[in-house]
Amino acid sequence: MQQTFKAADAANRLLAWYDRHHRDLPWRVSPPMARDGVVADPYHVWLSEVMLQQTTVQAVKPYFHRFLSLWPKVTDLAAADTEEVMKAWAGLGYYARARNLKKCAEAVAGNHQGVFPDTEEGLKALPGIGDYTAAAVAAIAFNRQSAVLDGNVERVVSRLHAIDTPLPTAKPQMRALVAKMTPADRPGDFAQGMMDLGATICTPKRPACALCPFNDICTALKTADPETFPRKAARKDKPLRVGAAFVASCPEGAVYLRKRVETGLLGGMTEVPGTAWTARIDGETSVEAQPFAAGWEPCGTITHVFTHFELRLSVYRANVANRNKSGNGWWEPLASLEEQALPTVMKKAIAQAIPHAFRGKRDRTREPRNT
DNA sequence: AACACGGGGTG
DNA sequence: CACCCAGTGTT
Repeated sequence: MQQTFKAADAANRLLAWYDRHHRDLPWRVSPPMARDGVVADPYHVWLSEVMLQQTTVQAVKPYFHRFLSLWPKVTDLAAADTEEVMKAWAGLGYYARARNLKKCAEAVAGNHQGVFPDTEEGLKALPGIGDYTAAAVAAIAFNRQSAVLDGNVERVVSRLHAIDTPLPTAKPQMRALVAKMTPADRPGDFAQGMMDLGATICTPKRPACALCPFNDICTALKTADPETFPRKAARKDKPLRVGAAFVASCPEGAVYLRKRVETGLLGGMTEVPGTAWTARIDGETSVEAQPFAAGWEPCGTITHVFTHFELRLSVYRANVANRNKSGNGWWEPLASLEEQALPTVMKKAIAQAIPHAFRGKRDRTREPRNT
């Protein structure tokens, strides 16, 4: 495909748009300061970028503040108890990110004197930092002219150039186009501007092309339907898995919990006892899997959708007079349930058995997604 | 290159 | 409610 505009002009136009329409986010330095060469704290940038992997700004904000309040410096996070980090991450998903976050903090504290590497290459060598995050931190925190390519930017450039090659094959081509556009001056603001544009204007559905700074040079808008970009390979359908979960409570108002193995799905997180999650229920699996003998009674099912399968859990509940000591679990008071490292599916199971277990839901305010 | 890995947004 | 979104690590 051929270039129909000057990359440098496009960069200037994008920066001008960002100056007027950028969002104020807790981990950002505002454009006026950025123009004076001020850069954000690398620890803040890194923490926010890891949290923002596959996750919306709205979901990240409270977690970001909580982490900084608990661990103000990367060395604090390095010294933290991993279990406390998992608790603070609970609900954010993709829990390997939290394990790698901790490992990365330890590496920075232990091997780099508590100072983040200031190059893309140095950053990418750290746990949990891949192509995107290395480029983003290098550009935003260190003013490096790195080509930052996330899902938002992929959408913007694929439309700008009407790239017909599907993802992920087209990724190197897209990265080259972004590299060509990225300015030496304010590369971090350019990256954040491109991501903001993708998040607020060049959206997956019904993009607001009339408001876009590129609407006169966008090939997709001129020659095709922007909404059909980026092209991507057809995704496979999700299989259904089923299982059972056992929620035991006692008169003192506590629930029996245990810890999942460190690796794999929901690794290292807390759970209520249950069966394995299989394609279908075989025979008396549910009865055999009860963590201890009790008057288990069915109390409905819950459904939870993971990345690559859908889970239907039959929930059983029982009230036990004397706390069972068998197994490696523990009895957690209802009052402190919220502070546990409970993934959402486990909160659903507990809420199904004990409707009042979690009070006070998060408030939902509207805000554009992702940076 | 394909898969494993959560949770939340949109229409 | 059905569908869409999307970085890193592993294999």
